[in-house]
Amino acid sequence: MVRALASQPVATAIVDGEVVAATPAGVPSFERLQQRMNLVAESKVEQAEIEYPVAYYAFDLLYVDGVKIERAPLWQRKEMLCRVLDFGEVVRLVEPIASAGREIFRALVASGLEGMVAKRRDSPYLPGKRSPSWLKIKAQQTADFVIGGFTPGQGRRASTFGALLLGEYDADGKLQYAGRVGSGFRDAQLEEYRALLEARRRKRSPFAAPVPDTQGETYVRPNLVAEVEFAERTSAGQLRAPVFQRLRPDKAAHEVLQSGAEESSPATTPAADFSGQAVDALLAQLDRGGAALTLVVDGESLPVSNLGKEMWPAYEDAPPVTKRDLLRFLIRLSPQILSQLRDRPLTLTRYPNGIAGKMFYQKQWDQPRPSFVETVSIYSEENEGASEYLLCNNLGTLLWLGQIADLGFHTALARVTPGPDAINQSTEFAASRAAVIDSVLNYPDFLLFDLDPFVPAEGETASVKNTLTREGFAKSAQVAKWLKSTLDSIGLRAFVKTSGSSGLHIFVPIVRNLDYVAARAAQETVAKLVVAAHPRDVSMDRGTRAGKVYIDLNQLGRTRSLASAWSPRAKPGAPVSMPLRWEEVGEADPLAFTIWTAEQRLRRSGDPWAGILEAKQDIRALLG
DNA sequence: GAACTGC
DNA sequence: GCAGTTCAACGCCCC
DNA sequence: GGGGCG
Ligand SMILES: [Mn+2]
Ligand SMILES: [Mn+2]
Repeated sequence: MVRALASQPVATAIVDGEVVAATPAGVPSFERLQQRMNLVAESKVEQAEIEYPVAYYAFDLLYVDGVKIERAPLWQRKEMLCRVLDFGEVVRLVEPIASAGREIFRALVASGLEGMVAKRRDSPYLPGKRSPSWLKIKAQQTADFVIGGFTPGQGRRASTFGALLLGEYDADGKLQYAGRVGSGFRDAQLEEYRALLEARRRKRSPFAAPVPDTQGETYVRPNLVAEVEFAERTSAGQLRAPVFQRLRPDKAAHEVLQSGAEESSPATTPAADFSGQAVDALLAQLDRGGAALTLVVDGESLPVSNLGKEMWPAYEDAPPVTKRDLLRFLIRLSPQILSQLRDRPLTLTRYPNGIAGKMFYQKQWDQPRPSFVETVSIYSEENEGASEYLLCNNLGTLLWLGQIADLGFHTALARVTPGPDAINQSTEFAASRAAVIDSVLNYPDFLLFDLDPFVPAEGETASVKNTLTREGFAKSAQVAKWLKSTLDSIGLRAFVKTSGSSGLHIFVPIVRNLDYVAARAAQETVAKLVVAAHPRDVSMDRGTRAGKVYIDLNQLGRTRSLASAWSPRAKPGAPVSMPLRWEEVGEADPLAFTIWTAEQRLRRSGDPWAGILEAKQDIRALLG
């Protein structure tokens, strides 16, 4: 190899590349390379050269004959690299592949390769730096393993366990050690599994050979099966980057045989978004320290930065919410949030410097974006043409929104997709204003009653404001109940959530056969009944609202948007717009629903808004 | 927060 | 290279 | 009708 490089037709050049050793099957292996690099004696190297043929794969050129070119765009550096070096058996060129990234990735995973590096065509060379322009995309694997024991935990986990010792049965029916897994467990799981392990505890190791690199381990009867995700198996029988997914009570231990690993899909599937496994794996990634890191979400890379930045300052008893805290919240609540955002054009409320800093709204996104972020092309009056609007249809996008400091998720009340309740409208939005008017985007899924109590004066202390908020909320709750009984009396089912401060949002899911104008007229009819019954407490007119609750019908419009259920709000204390059961209206404290408490609330009370889109009602029939 | 624009 | 700019779209109020 | 505010 040294000979091949020395005979190049160039005086001086700095080339970046990798020495690669092919296995007999032709699949490059990082491990074989390391073996080869550990050989130092010259004779051994020569012998190895024959046994393990190696090649130098050049992929970048930084310097050639006195000229630094590291700032030139990648495609130019590649072009020069081609011209500068002679390529042959030993020195090879890493050929760029300009398109079809997903197809290539699938093919490479299928052939057992580790992953690939995606680079922007126009990116400069950044030595040793993580860059959003260069993304390492890994193939993830999952497999089932028999649990043969556990290691003691440290610190907070001293009372449970550190890692599970994993094994697989070989052809002789012997349990062979296959590595360990210590991350991906929720606190509750640690306790639960420790109890399961305790019940199976035994003196003798179930493994055929001693377990390497452990001390103080406890062995168990090998009849529990765990599903584990990992990046790679090393030949020493370890797993690289293993993350626990779940127990497999449905699988018998004797079914766990060696070399049964299955590839997971790199694509974003709804199943992956909504599985607890994806959630646990991501939380484990985020728990690695540092102000910046690259998350792997469903096989795609997402760089995140400024993880320690306070997006919400400390408020009353609650600690500040950092960007890392926000991302954790988004991961944990992702099934709820995503179900509310799906297929609805977004309005971002962005606070790059936290809620105290300058904010801006953003709807159109004509900039570069991660490949998993979906957009839809919609005609915009302002632009006199189509622009790209963002959709949040997967976990990666949700976390990306967190990264770009979108602290409140506002959506349209109409979706971009048709359905059994909207079969005649088009899904063509780009051509003209008229096209949008004729499309599903002009047909909302809900009537929306936005109840805004009159809350006097700004500039008070936090505790005075909280009192005023609670008083305002009590009035909203009263009006909400009156509104509900009115809706009940005409046979309409409604859903209610807190707005995130003192107001309430009441949604009535409807069949999409009324456009925004007709829907607004329908809810005006209902609202007038409530105002007529309680004129001293309710108003539909901003001017005469002092001391009353204002029913704001303006929020239902084609170009309007509203904070979604389960969305955080960019207000002090990091409140969350929380779905309520009707029995809770009047009792609930809206300030108690925050980024810190939302998950516990979900686990305890469930999601009162789950299935809201399956509760649609045909009010056109009702209106006659 | 990130891309683009203009000096 | 670095500073500055941009990032919705309403109703409402006031001039 | 336009500018500023939220
Ligand atoms: Mn409101
Ligand atoms: Mn309002």
